[in-house]
Amino acid sequence: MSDKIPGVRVRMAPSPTGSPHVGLVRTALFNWAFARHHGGTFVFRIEDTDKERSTDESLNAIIDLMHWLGLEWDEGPEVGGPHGPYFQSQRSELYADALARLLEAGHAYPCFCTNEEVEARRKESGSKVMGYDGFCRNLDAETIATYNAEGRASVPRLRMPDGSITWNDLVRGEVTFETRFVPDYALARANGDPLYTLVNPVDDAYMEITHVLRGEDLLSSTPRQIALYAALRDVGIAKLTPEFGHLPYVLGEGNKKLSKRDPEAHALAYREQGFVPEGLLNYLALLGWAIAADRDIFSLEEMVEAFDIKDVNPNPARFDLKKCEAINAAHVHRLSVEEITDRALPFLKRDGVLTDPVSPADQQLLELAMPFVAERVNKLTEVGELLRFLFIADADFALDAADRAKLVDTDEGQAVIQAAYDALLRAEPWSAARISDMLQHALVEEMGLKPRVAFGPVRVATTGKRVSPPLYESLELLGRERTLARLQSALG
RNA sequence: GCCCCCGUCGUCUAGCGGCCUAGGACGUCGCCCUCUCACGGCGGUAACGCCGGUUCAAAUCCGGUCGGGGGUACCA
Repeated sequence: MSDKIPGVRVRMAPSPTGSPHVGLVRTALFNWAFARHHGGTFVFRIEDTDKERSTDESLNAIIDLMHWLGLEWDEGPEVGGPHGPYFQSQRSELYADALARLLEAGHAYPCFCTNEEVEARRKESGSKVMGYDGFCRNLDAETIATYNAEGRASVPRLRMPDGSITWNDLVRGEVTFETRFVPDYALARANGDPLYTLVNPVDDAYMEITHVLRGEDLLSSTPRQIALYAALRDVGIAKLTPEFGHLPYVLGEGNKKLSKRDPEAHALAYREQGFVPEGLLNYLALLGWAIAADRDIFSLEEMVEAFDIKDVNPNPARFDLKKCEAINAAHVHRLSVEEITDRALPFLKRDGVLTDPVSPADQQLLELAMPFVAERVNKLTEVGELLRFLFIADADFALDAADRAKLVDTDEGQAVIQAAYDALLRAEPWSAARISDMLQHALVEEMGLKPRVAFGPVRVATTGKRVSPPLYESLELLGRERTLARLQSALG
């Protein structure tokens, strides 16, 4: 296939404010997959111009997240690169220089209007177009000098061209804006601080970004950026105007964007909850993209191979936690038992199921037990829930209150447990097969109970819950002593 | 208000003029498997917003309409 575009350079440029959002992950994933598919470069840049809201904590969370996901970048924090620095806070001179050149060439001009003046003129004229009206567009040099001498504040505005601006959006096709609906906009604050409108394209220009894939919320600012690019090229800062592709929103409940208030929005929370990166990424890829008509489980490598930005669906997508969990489960089940064990270990320690470091005996027990739980967990955190009974100290072992009341503290439950105790006392050797024989004989054949009725009380008495790994194997691993002790203590 | 984007099952999607009495997945319902829970298997449920037009033929193309979203900042 020769669908490869040479020299692709894409980027993701998050602001380190707050906890990273799944929308950010989806955008990063699509950019990353696009770069990898075409053998291009994935740039990671930090937009920390907002000093008030940017935090190191957020920055570290984003970097940590990217590493966890395995979306490695070719240029950016930690790895550097030829177009650094990769933090906007360290690129101020570049913005000041760009601004000076734009002003010098007449692509931008100082505007002395206040919001109130603009608004008053708009009302008076009855214009339907909101925003700036271009009042200061053609001030002569003398007037500007006079205003400056008077100490009047001004902001630099980009002079929008006449006519219309059209681009071929990579996900939406041709989009056109009449520039009379796109006012001349501010490039910096009156105090000189550059604004996003300037900084983002300037960085993309210097970093020679060829394709900008970003959220559809930036769609309407694209004509302004394309106009800026033309100016930037004229003053020798930009070599090219990138192509744009606007990715659909990730929605939460209702029809609103998934907001920081929604618990599903926090990307790092998925790691805490035991999701695997393969699963989260696969699910997020499905929000707007499909690898094939009848398939939705795939690896990152397969996505890279198949990904084409033109196949991205422009519709907004609703985040569905249930499906996300199902996709994640499919990926967990693709892993080997050893792999699941390794990945579950940190959670077992975190949740107090295992000590840190793990004793050799516990390690061995864990390895013996994992085959019975690997296929029944959907998230890594569920391993601990299923295996806690094996590792818990005798003193801490307790039965689930509801399960106990229903299955153990009943006449039938007591009778079953007594019979199980008597039978297992004579189980020799202590193996799952032998345990099975003894319990079947004593409870099903002798007592005439249905299997599900017979084993429920035993399960609760020995594992503490109604839900556990397979009973015979669980008891074998638990050992004769502990099994009998637990049955004993469930009696009376 | 004005500008722009979007519109297929509850949800995510496949579909790019005939293969569609619209396919898959999640969910949901029923059944099977079964020592619990999962897994797995089988089956059911459910959608082209609406109206025109183009065409022998439209979910697919065009127009309109309705609905949803975004923008309209010295936020990003």
